[in-house]
Amino acid sequence: MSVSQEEFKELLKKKGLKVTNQRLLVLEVLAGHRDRHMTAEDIYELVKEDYPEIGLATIYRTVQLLLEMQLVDRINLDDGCVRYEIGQDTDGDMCGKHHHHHLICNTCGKVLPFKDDLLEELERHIEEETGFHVVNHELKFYGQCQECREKENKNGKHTEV
Amino acid sequence: MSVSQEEFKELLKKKGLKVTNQRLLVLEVLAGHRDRHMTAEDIYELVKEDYPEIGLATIYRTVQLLLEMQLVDRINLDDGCVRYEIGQDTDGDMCGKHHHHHLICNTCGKVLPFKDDLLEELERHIEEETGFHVVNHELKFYGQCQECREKENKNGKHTEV
DNA sequence: GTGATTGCAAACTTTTTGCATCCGA
DNA sequence: TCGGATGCAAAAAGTTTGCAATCAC
Repeated sequence: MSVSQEEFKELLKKKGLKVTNQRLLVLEVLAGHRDRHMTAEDIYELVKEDYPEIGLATIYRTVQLLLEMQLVDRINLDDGCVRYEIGQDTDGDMCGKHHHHHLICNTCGKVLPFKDDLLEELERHIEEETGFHVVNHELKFYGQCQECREKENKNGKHTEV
Repeated sequence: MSVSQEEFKELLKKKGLKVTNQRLLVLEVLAGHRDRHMTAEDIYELVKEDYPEIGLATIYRTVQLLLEMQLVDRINLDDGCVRYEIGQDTDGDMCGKHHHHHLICNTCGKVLPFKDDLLEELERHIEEETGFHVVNHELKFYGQCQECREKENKNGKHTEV
């Protein structure tokens, strides 16, 4: 469940920041759509349902705040806008790392999540070899999803690449 | 050496596209700076030295073309603009895959390349498990480079995270 | 009450597009 | 010659910023 609303309020107070309706709603919307990768505009539209007077700038400012507090992750699917998703493992002592990659279909644009911890080995390897201390990573795979492959095969098109 | 200018000309002709000075120069600039990750603006400034009348739109159009021809890779360092680099392994039969990741220092912003083929195993695993056929990947590690870690240690600041 | 937060509009940045002109084949 | 390519300027799209009004504490 990552962060509860109560924990979020505590975190804000601890930082000397104010607990506002807008902030609670943005977190709530993100928590309520953890399966989706939401753009600022997406969040804006959803928060507006409960709080029509909110401004888009507030969404940007709040999301920035949530990023700094390590409560959300930021992903860029190269479709022109940055997306946010609530941390999958914000509880525990995992230092904000997310072990969850994205499979992006070149054909239909669908984004599938994929869980894997293999990268930890690679991170150790990097630290040994280069002295670079890895805190986080972002891994995207581009290709073609099963559905699109089947559709193409059905249409007689030979699978290329 | 990825693609030679002659090979590029051939590829253009094969696609029914025209060989223009602008296209040659953009490729030349990218080939001459394979150590850097260049933005469209970077390329623009450099091409202008040889060809002052070029327009920024042409850079964008050419880079798009080079991407489609799989001659350059595109990376997004989340600093507001997309960057391009000439393929490291465009020769051979590697289908455009690049086995070259980026280590991005959160402290100084430096970007270090890191070569590794470990991901092939993971790609096989994904295909088996999800049916998603991986064609390409982009992997970024965020953290702190050796230099910045040393600097912080020297200043007595304890390394956190 | 006071300073942080917000909403609005304007500004900014990067990238794309329309169109007349130009140029390679 | 002719259609693709270019340069320019305008448009588009996403995000940030300045500022007065508002709200949490």
